[in-house]
Parts: sequence; structure tokens; C-alpha cells
Amino acid sequence: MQALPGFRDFLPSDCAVRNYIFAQWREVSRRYGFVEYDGPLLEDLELFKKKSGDEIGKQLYDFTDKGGRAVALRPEMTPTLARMVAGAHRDFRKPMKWFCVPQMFRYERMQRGRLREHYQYNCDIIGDAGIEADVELIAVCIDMLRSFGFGADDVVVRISDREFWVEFLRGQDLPEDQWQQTLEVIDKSEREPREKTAARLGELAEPVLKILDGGGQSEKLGRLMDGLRQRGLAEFATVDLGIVRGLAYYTGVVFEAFDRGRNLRAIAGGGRYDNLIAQLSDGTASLPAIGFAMGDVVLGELMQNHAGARAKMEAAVARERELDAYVVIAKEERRGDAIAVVQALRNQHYRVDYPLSPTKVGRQFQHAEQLGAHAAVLFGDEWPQVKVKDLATREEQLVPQEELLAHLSASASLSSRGR
RNA sequence: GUGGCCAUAGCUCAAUGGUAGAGCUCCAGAUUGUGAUUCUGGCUGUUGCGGGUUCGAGUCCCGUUGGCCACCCCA
Repeated sequence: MQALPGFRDFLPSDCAVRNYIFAQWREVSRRYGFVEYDGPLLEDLELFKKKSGDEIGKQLYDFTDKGGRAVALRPEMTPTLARMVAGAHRDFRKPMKWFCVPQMFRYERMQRGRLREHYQYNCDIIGDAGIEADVELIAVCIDMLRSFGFGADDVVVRISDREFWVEFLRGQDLPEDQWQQTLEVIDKSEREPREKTAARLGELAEPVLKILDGGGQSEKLGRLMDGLRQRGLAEFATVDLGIVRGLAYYTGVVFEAFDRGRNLRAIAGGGRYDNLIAQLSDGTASLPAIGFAMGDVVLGELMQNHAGARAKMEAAVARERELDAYVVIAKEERRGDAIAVVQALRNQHYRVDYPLSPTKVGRQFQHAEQLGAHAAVLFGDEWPQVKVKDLATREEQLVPQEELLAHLSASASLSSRGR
């Protein structure tokens, strides 16, 4: 038996990495004043179909439950968020700055950076239509990447504006029902030969390609970049009108983060969706909103490929699994005394482990080492004194057992945790 | 949904159609109570699964499942 295709087991080492990513997501979010929420893993199938159209329907992880309801594992957070906000927004002053760390599902063939399940950080500002909200949200995105150890040479956030294109199309004598299709061609233009794009665009080819080559001017995006410059984050961002994003519900600024080497798919992406909440709530609530998402799979791959980010992650993981002390039971007749001390230390919030069964002393030290213990506390012939060994310096010291707590709390490497 | 490559010990991988191996990990030892390195010994396989060809298949053929990669699409 193994995990279902596209689903992951998290062995302790994998779980440690995941926890690091989550901790970083939460830490940076709080730094920007965002609060965490969550919603159901399973939703009414209609919630997702209502908004996203048929293409997403093919990739939905859906089934009929025992009550005969058509349900789906959430493929994205935004519909749930919109539903929650529509119902509860009166209880919160605006703007609402919310984030969450949900697991998402899709039923689709797996490939690099894409499984059937992943964790995807979501971050949204609801109830503020201004450009400053756009800047704030993109700043979180950039700072998030920076917090993982990536610099402006490693990643870039490419920023665009759907409104720019809508204005353009309005001036082009093109029926409105063809706008979405044209946006999709623009979205794909980077990934296919220029001739093909031109052919698909038809009469619009010349002006559109000119804009994609840098011929577009957007006053709004200029102000957005100014905002990032004020924050010292502009070097992480660039205006790129070729970014459109696939989802139909975006209304204004859209952006995607990539590794500069362009080795992986987008690391993060988002945009403004000012009409979605009204649409999903049938008009009972109408709030402008902007949000972005960042998945753990691509981010994890990028971290593994980046020496600095990997070192930072590994250091954090090592710090998290540190043990303050490993109690070595050198003489079994001291086991009872040793366990009493183990518990006393744990009561003081130290992280302590010891051998559950009689074990050779050498092996106990080996375990202490493998578990990342700072100190070994040896119970044996010295009783009622114990021998405290600093596992890094290998220095040993005899300490009366009643002074052990004081001794440990005086030790610089341990004093941070115990209380 | 389409196409290409792959599947051998817990892990990484060897083995011209002729008795399935190595390294690492793990376990046990190297005289009494000290971590690393080293040394010795030991465990581990229906060669993913099911058929077929052959005197004989890990190896060749077909199917199937799973994995990797690209396409499609992208939350």
C-alpha cells in the first residue's frame, strides 16, 4: 500500500520542512497585520462551478456524498473566502486583511511542481479598492519571498493590469464577448511562437504585440511601482503587460512571481477581483478585493535549488528539533531518580528525552547526538551528583542533582526555553 | 485527455538471455560508564503486477499499475 497518486506522505523530515514554510507564511502575514481564517475542505460543487467555468470543472476532485449532495474538495480558496465574507463582513471593519494556509485539491495528471494536493498560502485584502491596497498586498508577496532567503536576483514579481487591456479592447472595435478569448491569447503569448500568437490575434496582432514589446503605458502601474519603490521593494518587481492570468474573475491589477532563471512555473500569483464577492453572494454583499496565493510545492523546489534559502530552511529545521538535554542512565538502579528529574525538567518546559529501556552508555550518547541534544545528563555512580556534559564542547561537570535546574538555566544555550 | 522515458534490498544503484550483487542505512560486537572515524559480523529481495517467447527471462515481447518528464490547462 502506498499513498494515492499525487498525494504525499510527510515523514518527520518532510513535516519539518512543511512546518518551516507554514511558520514563515504566518510570521510574515502577521508582520503585515493579517489575521488567519479557514473554511471547509469540502464545499458544494456549485460554489466552484459558479465562478470558474468548465475548464476547472474537469480538474475538480468531486464526488457525490452519502446524502446525495454533489460536493468537491476545494481547488482554491477564493470562492470560500467570498462566501464567508459575503455572510460575515458586517462583523469586521474594513479593510479586512485575512490569510490562510489551506490544503487544496485537483484531479489531474501529475507533473513537476503540480500534485493532486498541495498547501497554498492565501492572502487577501477585502474592502479597499485603492492602489495602496494593491501595493500593500504585492509587498507581502515580495517580503514573503524575501523571508525565505530569495533576493531580487533570484525572483521577480511581474505586474500587469487587466483594466489596461480592457480599455485597450474597448477602443478596438472588438465585440465584448471576445475579450476574454483575446486575454487568453495574450496570457499564452509568452509560451508560444510569435507567429501563432499573431495569427490568433488577427487584426489586433500589431497593436497588441507592440504593447507586449514594451509599448504600453499605464499610469496606474506607474503609481504602483512608485509605492513599491517607497518601500524599497521595487527591485523585486517589474511591469509586464504580458501577464493576464487564466481566471476570468480578475478585474484589475494582476501579478505573478517567478524565479529569475525561469526554471519553474509561477511561484505565486494573484490579482484584484472587485466583482466576485457580489457575484457569488448574488448581490447581498459587494466588496472590492485583491489577493494572491503561493503553493508549497513550487516554493519547496525553489528552496532546494537555492543554496541560501536551503541553508536558512535547514538551520530553522535544526533549531526546531533541538533537544535541551538527553538523560543518560548509566546505572539502571538510578532509573527512578533519572525519570523524576526528566519530568521535573519537562515541567519547566525543557525538552528532554531518555532511553525507555536499558541501553549501553555509548549508544545513549549516540542517541543524544542524533536527537540534537545540547547536553547529556548522566545518572550513575556519582549520585546524588549528576554529570552534565556539553555535547558541543565535550566538557563535563559534576553537579549536585538539586542544583541541576539552576545549572541548566544558567547555561546560555538552554536559558531561552526553560522557565 | 495525448506522447516519451523508467520500475532490482529500507535508500542510491549494478548484473552479455545462464546460480541476483555493491555502497549507505539498520542491528550486534571490537574487556568495566562517553558521541566521530575505523574494523568485524549479521538482516533484508515472489527483480512493481499478470501473461507470453525460450532448455533457461531482472534482461526479449504484450498487457497492467505506479513513477518521472513534456503537451493540454493552471487555482
